[in-house]
Amino acid sequence: MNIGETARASGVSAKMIRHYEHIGLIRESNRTFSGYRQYNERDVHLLRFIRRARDLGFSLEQIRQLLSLWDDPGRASSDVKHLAEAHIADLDARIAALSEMRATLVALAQACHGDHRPDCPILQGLAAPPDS
Amino acid sequence: MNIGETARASGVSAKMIRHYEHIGLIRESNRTFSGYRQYNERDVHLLRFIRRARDLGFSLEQIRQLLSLWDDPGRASSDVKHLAEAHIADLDARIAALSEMRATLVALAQACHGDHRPDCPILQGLAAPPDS
DNA sequence: CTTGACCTTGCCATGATGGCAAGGTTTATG
DNA sequence: CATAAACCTTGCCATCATGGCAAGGTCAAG
Repeated sequence: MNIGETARASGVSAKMIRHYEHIGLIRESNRTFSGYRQYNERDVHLLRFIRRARDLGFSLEQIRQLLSLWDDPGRASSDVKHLAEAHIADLDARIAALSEMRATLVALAQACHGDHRPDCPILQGLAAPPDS
Repeated sequence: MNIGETARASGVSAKMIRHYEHIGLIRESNRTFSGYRQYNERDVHLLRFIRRARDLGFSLEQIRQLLSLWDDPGRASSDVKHLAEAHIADLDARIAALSEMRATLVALAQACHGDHRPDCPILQGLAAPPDS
């Protein structure tokens, strides 16, 4: 299987497959005589794993750890759970930060009448120190 | 006022002040004879504006637009409100995406007993197509 | 006059991804 | 067979906002 078909089958772009190989996230693939990368179903499976972990917001470095646990038959599930929980905490922090921005911005936008007049509490709010 | 003091007063790093000048977000400052950048209170005020807008998650390009509205005495407040509401929608989308990741991950983590056993639903969930 | 704190420019790095270019290969079609 | 289309290769540049480092100039205090 060439890289294009592998990309379509796994949902990971050909560009990214090469990149993951380059940074050592996946092994170097076999090549045809003319240098084309060759993949099989196992590779597609692995790339799908990576793809899903990315979709859940794991970084490539975290995925590197997940993969080593995936490969390790003697892993403890607590190791995986720790990684997952740390990532949940990270997501929580990011959600909280965005929610706070949102709340501030909504408050400013509500105070703004939003018509043709130049007077605008949003700009004033940005110009003055936040009260909170 | 030199750039270091300006940075402390505005909360924008000296590095970033230079960068904002470089990309044309702020005007080139006056220089002393020996080439040191000089700033005044108005500059600090402007940089604080930028800083607060960054804290609310606006991109530098969005801030560029906000600044041109800030500078324009004849602006319509609706213009500002549109920018703000577009950004709120953007924040909403990001919060929703992160929340979805979080929910999926929490479900997987709850199913994981998290002990010494190698059996782990988190890795299985990543390896298999998501049911939803 | 030396030392330390400050300033200058410029290049490199981050993280994950896309784009483009120049060139080689394979496959299908006329 | 010749050619075109679709594929592959490597490599460099760009994103976005920010930090770091290096080599060198400046200034103020001791």
